[in-house]
Amino acid sequence: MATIGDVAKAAGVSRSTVSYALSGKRTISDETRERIESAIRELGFTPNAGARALATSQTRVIGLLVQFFRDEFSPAMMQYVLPISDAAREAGYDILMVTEDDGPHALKRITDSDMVDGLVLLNVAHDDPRVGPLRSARQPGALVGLPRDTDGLDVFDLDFGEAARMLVDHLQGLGHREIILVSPNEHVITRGGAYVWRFRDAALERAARYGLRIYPYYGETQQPDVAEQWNQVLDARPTATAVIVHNDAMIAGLPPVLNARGVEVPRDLSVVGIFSEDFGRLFSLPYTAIETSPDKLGRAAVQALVHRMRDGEGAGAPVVRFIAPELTDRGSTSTR
Amino acid sequence: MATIGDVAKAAGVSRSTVSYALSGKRTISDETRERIESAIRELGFTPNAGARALATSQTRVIGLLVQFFRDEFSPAMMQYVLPISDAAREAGYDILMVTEDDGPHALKRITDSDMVDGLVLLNVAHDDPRVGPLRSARQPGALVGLPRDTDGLDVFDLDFGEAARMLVDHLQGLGHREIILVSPNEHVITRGGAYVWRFRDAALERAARYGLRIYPYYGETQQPDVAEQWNQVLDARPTATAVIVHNDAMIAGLPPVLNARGVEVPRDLSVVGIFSEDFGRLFSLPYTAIETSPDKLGRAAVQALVHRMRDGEGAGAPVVRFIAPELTDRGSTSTR
DNA sequence: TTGCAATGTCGAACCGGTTCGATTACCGTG
DNA sequence: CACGGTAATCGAACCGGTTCGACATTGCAA
Repeated sequence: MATIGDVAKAAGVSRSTVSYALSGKRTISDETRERIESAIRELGFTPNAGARALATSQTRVIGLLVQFFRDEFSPAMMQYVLPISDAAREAGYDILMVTEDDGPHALKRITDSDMVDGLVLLNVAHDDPRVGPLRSARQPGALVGLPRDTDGLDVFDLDFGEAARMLVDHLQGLGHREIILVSPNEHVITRGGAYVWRFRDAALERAARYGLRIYPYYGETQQPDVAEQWNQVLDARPTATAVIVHNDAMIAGLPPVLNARGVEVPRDLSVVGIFSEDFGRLFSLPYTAIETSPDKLGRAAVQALVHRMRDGEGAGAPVVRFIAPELTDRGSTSTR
Repeated sequence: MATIGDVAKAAGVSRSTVSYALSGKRTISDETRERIESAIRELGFTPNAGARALATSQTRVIGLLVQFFRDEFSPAMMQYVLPISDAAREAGYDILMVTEDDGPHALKRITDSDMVDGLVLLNVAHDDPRVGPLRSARQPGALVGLPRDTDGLDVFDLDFGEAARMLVDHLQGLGHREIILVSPNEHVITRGGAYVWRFRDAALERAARYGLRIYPYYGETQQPDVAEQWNQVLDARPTATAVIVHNDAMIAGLPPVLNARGVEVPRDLSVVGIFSEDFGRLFSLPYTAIETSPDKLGRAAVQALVHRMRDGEGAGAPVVRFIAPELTDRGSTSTR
């Protein structure tokens, strides 16, 4: 491969002149610049990333730490990964994707060796072990998901509390008095997925305030358990007139169950959920729902990170941003 | 961050001695090694990746080129990405994941700048525009998916022809004479997904040899089109006694359709498919099927690539490996 | 006519590792 | 006691970029 020295020789100038022609940090005469450019074209020169990183202390790479848990639908993570990758590329960064089980260790490895200029942490748990190492890393980071202590961190998450209140309000306004609430699997809460109880607690509290009766459950994550659980729950709560579903597997598995039981939505039962638009389209879910907007979250995290990588300490105070839930009415609720 | 020079100073030795203590390429006295190691621990030294890459011309990073097409279920790609990432890490490599639309351009960018030691191309099409740039790259690559010209490349794919023959043979052996065949969406074939016609042609040819009647269709990729198409197809072919489904969306959407029509499997209809084990478990598909084994393919590609990166030209002749289809009998077929 | 600033280019140092050849000390051997 | 061999370490060069300070040339104003 051609080096900057080869280009310099071919153009009859010094290495530094080629560098300045490339970066534009000093003025170069038009004639010299043209000689350099044609030499670059002829030799097919592309700067060596390692050498550049060494000289500038910048890699133009973002580390993406993905974390998978048992009983989560792992392909769904792609909904976050793709927008993040796209947004990073638009800002001139590549993505080093790390899926190691030992997240803190992986984080330390890539930051200590200066492989990346910054980090995005996905699926952040309440007591996420990656947050400590992130704080002591040289590189800035942005989180998707809410940790217990957000001090000094840029954090992005959906406002799950507000989402729950919106759904309860919606059903209350229609006159529903008994509601079934299905949360993610219990495994998710034990490993510290705070969004589970942020949503659940807010729903329970709001329902209590209205004097509504609400029946909370933790849902299954796989067929055929999903269908079986739905039948059990619906049998156990024959007087409930609405369900709120915060669980991808449970809501994807709902239509055939209702179909088999002869339950018509919204005539016999009002159904609301919380899931991403893409997910809903894939499974053709005809339910009124809050969008989880993984694309917005991913892009926001990258933007904040890029800002912070560019401006360093001058990038201003850290931001904890809860993106506002949006309700899409697909007509799956009715008055009672 | 501490450099190797800081460590050397703290341990009272030269930089090269520290380097040799780290790599073990020359003998170092126990006493000196211990001084160096404790200096490393105290200073928290980790070698700088850029400097090391510059000195050794090795990045210990694998580029993963992911390609998404309209009308493919993109999260499904995660089934390939995860095993590849895991296998790479086990071999000591990190993954630079590139999802750029312009694949050839991205490939050229990361290879010319020496950001990676090797490449894995996912979802390779018959006339994949990335294969040319890959051939002229310095770094070796491994493909998942079969291109027209495999010369000089390590290629891994499922043996779709054999898979189709196994399924036709299976149905023929049970006495079926009229079979519906559902392929992936037509968009996939137009952009050059060779596995579509490799499977389809083999099935048609095998059926013709047995004198079976086979009705081929290209399937939809989203609800509610999927359900609608199933109803149309089943209405149009009332005498068919079996279906072969090579389309994730269509087979995931099949159970509710059959349920609604009162069709019982395998009493009224024999069903076979081709999909990954994970996919089948997620949707609880009770169908006899060929495994597409994305994990095996991904890991095989990484293994071959690692071998070639280590041994360079001495790694032997390129390999085109079709992994053997395995049929899992879930009891969704019966004699006719 | 001299002085000064702006323009364009060069050489050298530096980023943080690895590796080659040379050097020193010490050992056993003839 | 000189000699060769081995173990342990050092210094310098190198990988391929970037950047700082210096320098030569030119144009313009005083």
